[in-house]
Amino acid sequence: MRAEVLKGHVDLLLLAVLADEPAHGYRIVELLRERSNDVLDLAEGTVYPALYRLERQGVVTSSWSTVEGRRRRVYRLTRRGVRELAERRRAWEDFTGAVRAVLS
Amino acid sequence: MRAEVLKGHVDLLLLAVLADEPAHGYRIVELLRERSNDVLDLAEGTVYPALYRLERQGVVTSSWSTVEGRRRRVYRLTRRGVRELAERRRAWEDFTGAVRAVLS
DNA sequence: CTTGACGCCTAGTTTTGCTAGGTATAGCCT
DNA sequence: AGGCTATACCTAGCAAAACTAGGCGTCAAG
Repeated sequence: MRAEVLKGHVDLLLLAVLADEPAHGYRIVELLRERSNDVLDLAEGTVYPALYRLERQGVVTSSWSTVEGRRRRVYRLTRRGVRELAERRRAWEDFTGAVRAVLS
Repeated sequence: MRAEVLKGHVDLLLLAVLADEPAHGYRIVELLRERSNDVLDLAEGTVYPALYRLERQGVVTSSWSTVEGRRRRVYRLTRRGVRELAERRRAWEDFTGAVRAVLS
């Protein structure tokens, strides 16, 4: 998977995962890998900064927890995050629809 | 259309257009707008540098022509370009399939 | 006690699309 | 004649974002 094809779509993926369940960064990477059959294998250096962006934008919030001696920062969607996800889903449909029209 | 969602996909679009007919840069922008119902409206500053990239990579070639007093640089796919397009189509399918799996 | 999995963080690099200008020709309107 | 729009190309500099390549610390298994 070339790196650039992901650009502009990582936020959508993170929001979609968090819509189903709150999760910490490392877990989000796992979930994306699982759900995509190993196609989406995001670097941690991609995910953590992206989560900060999303938190700064107010679409997710985070809280620390400790499980078996390991610190986790768990993220969950805010109400604005739910709206944002819906909007990004629409944008995704528009985009892929347009590309499909060109490719066909 | 947010700018970043296009990143990594412009080459696919250009190759797809050129697969149907050789075209010059300005015309490619028009064709993308038409085929996508105005969703894809690429800046010239996006398209021209992208075409140079593609030519440098050997997937398109260009030749000058003059029509009604105006210079045009017409691009067409090379054999390698045809292969590259096929590969990028596959990559596109993989990518959108993976995202769909996450979104569903 | 070393290795690997878990878990987080970040400075710097690279790629790439866009902005905002520039140049030039042709045709139409006033 | 002058100005405006469409056609057509070019490019320096900017900005966004994903990745590289490291770092830190905990825990369980060998």
